[in-house]
Amino acid sequence: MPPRLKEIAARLDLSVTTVSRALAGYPDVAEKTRQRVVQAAQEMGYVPNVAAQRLQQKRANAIGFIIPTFGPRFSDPFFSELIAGIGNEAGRQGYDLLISTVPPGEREIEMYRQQTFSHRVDGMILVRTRHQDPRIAFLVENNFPFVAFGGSDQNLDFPFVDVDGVYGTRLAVEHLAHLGHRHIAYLSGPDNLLFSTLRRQGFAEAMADQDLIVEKQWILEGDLTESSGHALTKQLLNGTDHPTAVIAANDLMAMGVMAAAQALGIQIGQELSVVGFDDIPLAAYANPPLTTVHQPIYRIATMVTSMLIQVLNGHTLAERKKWLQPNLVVRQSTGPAPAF
Amino acid sequence: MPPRLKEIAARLDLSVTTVSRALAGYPDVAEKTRQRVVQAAQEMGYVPNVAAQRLQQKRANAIGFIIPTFGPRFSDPFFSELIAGIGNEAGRQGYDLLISTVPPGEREIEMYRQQTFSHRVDGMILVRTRHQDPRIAFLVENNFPFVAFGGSDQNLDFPFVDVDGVYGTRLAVEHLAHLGHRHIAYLSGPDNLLFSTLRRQGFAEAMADQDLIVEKQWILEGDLTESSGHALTKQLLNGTDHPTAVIAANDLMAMGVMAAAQALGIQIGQELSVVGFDDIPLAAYANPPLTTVHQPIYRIATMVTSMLIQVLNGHTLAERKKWLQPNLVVRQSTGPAPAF
DNA sequence: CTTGACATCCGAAACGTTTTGGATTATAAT
DNA sequence: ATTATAATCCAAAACGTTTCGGATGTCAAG
Repeated sequence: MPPRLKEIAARLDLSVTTVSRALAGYPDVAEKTRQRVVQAAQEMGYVPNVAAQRLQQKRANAIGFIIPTFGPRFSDPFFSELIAGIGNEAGRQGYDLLISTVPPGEREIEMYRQQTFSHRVDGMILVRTRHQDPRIAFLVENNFPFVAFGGSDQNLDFPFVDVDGVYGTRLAVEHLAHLGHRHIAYLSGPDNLLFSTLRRQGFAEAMADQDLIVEKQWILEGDLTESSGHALTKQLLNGTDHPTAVIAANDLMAMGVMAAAQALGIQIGQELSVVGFDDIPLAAYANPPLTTVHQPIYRIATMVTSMLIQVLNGHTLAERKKWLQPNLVVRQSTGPAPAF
Repeated sequence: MPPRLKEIAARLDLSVTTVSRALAGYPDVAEKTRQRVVQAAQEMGYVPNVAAQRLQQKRANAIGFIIPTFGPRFSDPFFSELIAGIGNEAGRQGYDLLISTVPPGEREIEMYRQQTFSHRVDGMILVRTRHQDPRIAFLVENNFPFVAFGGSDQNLDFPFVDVDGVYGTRLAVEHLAHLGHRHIAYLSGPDNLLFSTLRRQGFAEAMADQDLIVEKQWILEGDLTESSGHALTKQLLNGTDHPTAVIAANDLMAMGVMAAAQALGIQIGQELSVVGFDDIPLAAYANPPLTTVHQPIYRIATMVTSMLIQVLNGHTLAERKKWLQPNLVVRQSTGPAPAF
């Protein structure tokens, strides 16, 4: 229905070549004809066929983002923020964003093969990097452009942005220690995620520095969902010996912790202090508002995207590895340790 | 880097035509050669170039979803659920999902023109339909396949799924009325959204049926964010005369209501009852857990997507207009009206 | 031996764009 | 008047796939 270059050319009695070059702004077409072409294209409502462009130019002008989803649905605000950031930045720079979801595992690398080898996208964004991440190995091996949110323990060189999770968790521990807490539990994320182990390591280090003892049974592993935080907390508060504070590896689990404790009649901020990690928008509206380690997810998403686009445009990055320092946002979910 | 049909053909001493037809499963290629081709393609890691396929077949095998975002970031879990549902269903049926964001307004229709006329996508998903929605007008006019989440007040025939917002809000009012509430405030969404006015209409009707008076100054319009719910609530609780219950047009605003009231020391569920709409995953983990009208966003997203794909495959839909009945999930944010 | 019917394969065109390597014309320099 | 130079245009090839309309060979029936 919309016209093709051929139609415009016919109408103006020009060749397809000239119309194409006129629209692309080449200097070898007369200014007067260029204006005629632009005007006609405008009037006729010309929109280029991207399939043809892509075939010819061998680039898709699109970036891919494969969400590593566990279970069919993901409702983690972490991902919304990411998609918003990536989508806005990509759109601003004229790139399409192609979204897919695939659970980690067998079919995952096949999905990456599809997206990359089919020339659907020119580059990819990777998030939630894992230990010995097969996705990173694949992309580096095939020399496919990508930028990650999260570093790697592989000895591979690739661009990424990451937040210092060791330091962030240390802030949480120090905050609680200053409030007099000595019995602190830690709800970790899945062990295969790189940031999980870093944050847990930060916890261990900071506890040692504060001369606090970490109790083995107070370190539990969840899956980053509210329900997991909820379930683990019931388990945690089951025995006679309670921690007075809980640090969760992300806000969603922290919300689960608060809900579970409150269901048991425990006052958050007085009887039990809770700290999260992420500072998702809802953290400020939780009850009580959640003390948490802030990382600028939206901004990281735009950073990662614009880095990728720089790479795609053939530029070299000034900084290939960016580490951001998080900061602690103190709200009302933490308070002085209860006296015994 | 990956091989093209030409390479496979050369290796097997066949024509490109035969290789193509073999892989596509045409019956006019011998079973034995078909197997040779499939095997070679497998070994050589063949992945078709989608740009070429799209150009030739005049279809993109992709669907588009343009998020009508207000402000640069959207962190509404409503959209995450939608993206998850659309993405999973599209992926399952072999379709790509192309995501863009554009604020309602001038540039919006231009974006739709781009997506549709450029053959980037074969069909579109529309959400948050508006009064006299220009997007619907554009798509219908250009005869472009789409399915909407939300009906229309235009006299246009197009397929959609919607949730009966009048009925849903009625449930909320009746629930509060049974609890003895007589002074109920309503926080609406933007007036140009179709569901906003329907829900507000449901509120008005139900209030009348219950012989309750709606106070003009207790009907406020927000923008569906927590912060808007927060701000409006401070305004609402400012005067000497308070409502005993608030119904919000969505959960996010309801969360803002609770946070604002609690900051004033008001007990939610006792002194003030709050009802939301959506039943986002966090509603159950709010404090107190939020009473809300449940609509199955994820399932609607998959329904809408599979309807669109049916249309794209040339099938006619059994039901072009599906209305779903929501139900009320009672949690602890509502309770008996306080005595005077 | 001829004919027809199948089974199997393939050349060439087409999709819509960009790019390459001229071709043509006008202009300026000699 | 001739030649070099610049300005402007365009035909054809190419990107990788699918499809159309045969071409070729085989085999059974007549």
